[in-house]
Amino acid sequence: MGNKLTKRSEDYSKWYNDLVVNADLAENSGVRGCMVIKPYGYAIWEKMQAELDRMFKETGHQNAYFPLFIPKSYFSKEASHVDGFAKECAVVTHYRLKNAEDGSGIIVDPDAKLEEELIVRPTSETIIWDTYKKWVQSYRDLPLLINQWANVVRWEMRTRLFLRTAEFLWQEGHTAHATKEEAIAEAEQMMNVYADFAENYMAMPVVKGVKSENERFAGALETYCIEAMMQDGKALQAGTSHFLGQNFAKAFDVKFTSNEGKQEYVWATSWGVSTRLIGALIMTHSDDNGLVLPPNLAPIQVVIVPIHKTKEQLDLITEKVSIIIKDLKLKGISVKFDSRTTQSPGWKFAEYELKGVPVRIAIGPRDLENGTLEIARRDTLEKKVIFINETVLYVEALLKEIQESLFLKAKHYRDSHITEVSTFDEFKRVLETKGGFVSAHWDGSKETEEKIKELTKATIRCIPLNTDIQSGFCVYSGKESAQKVLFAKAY
RNA sequence: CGGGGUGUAGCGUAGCCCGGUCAUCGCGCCUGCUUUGGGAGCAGGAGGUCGCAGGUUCGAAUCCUGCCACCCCGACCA
Repeated sequence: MGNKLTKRSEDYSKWYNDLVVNADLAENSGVRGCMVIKPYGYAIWEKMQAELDRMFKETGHQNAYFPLFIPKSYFSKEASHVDGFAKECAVVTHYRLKNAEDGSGIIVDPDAKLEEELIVRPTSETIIWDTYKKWVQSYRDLPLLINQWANVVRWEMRTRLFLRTAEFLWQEGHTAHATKEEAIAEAEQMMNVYADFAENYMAMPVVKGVKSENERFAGALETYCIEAMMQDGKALQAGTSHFLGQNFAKAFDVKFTSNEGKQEYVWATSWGVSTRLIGALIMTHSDDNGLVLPPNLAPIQVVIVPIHKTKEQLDLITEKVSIIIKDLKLKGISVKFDSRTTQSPGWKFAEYELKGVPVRIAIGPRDLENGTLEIARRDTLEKKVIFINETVLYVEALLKEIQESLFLKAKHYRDSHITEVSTFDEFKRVLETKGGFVSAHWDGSKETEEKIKELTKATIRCIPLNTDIQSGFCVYSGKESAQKVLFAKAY
């Protein structure tokens, strides 16, 4: 058949694109660097949104919405921020079209030029801080803990489906605090929320850490991040949480009166994850047979495929199965009964494997006689025949086991791709032959970081937190180093 | 934005060098019969502005120019 997948390890992105297209997740829309997220792909995003949103609310945040368009003048108020984004902004210059006088079609009406151009948000710090200025007067108004679900546009020179698209969906949290300590605690908390989500829902192990100054968000004093390792040995930044200090408060003049009656600038954080996580999910677990989705995020957790020759058989199966479906749903398990007669059972088996449905149940005449059914798990492709009355308990346990097993498999892969090196030759060799994270001492200087990047294309993914900190000597310069950091080639 | 490549039916493709019954093949789609426990078989059928716009020519998928999009490499990338 034409759509059997083949993994091409040298050309991972080709494999990935095939997979996404075949798996009904996305297709090229004909617009530069944009994506169409197909219903099944969007369903995964909705599951992600639901869990993240719950976690944000449990940590005291509220949702709000701010404008898509940002006046150019707002954007330029924070110097390093504008430096970081200026090169990738879409700009609105006009507000009207008209018919060309020579009848050649629709043109931009030159009379409708905007006095001040509008930037299509690449991120919303500026417009949000301009708003916060009006909302904050007293320490009693703080903290301000707000999240927004939105789309943003970054006109990247080079795009890549899901990982770096011109427009993408994300959430961005923007908080304001009375003290530095509270803001730092918030930024750290959100990094932990992201790590929790990545590991417990996406079954994707991540390294928590901070970015080097070079890799830091434009306008941040500290960038906390979670870094994941894809199956091809490349690192992927899965989420970031920034401690912004008072940079934006000063740029937008957001001051409050403290309980001592003094005027002070607020302390800020921002944090975000995007549809890039869908890409991360695919690239972490998928195999040659298609997607593999962790049960906690799978839009369909269980699919039931009837096997029958006659209408009578199907009716019998449907009757048996309806009880199972009801019981599974009572347990909060999402289940699809695919009783279409337009496709053969074999076709359905292959289809749901491609879609990554964690558990498949097949039930046919043979099972009706024996009071059994067949259960197959997507991650290992193992099949087992069980008695019908065991189904609900078995499936419930199996979903948990698959979730856990996917995480452990990914973690084993990730851990086996963290290599400690002490010489630069070793550093280069590991990157070339094995890939993955390279853990090495770094002298902390921008010059060394840039030189290593130039020589190896590897960047500092993060300075890991919560590790045994041991001093040593920089793998490149030989100078003293406070601790090892993680290098990798990244998406 | 630089270098390389690609664009032909819903998808994947042949043809392009050397212009002329060349619009090819597979999957998918539709109809009928037989099938249905791992992507069914046979027979018949529908579907194409050959990326777009110009140009050369008696004649262009094919040659030339410009543009657009996508892929890879680089620069860039909170």
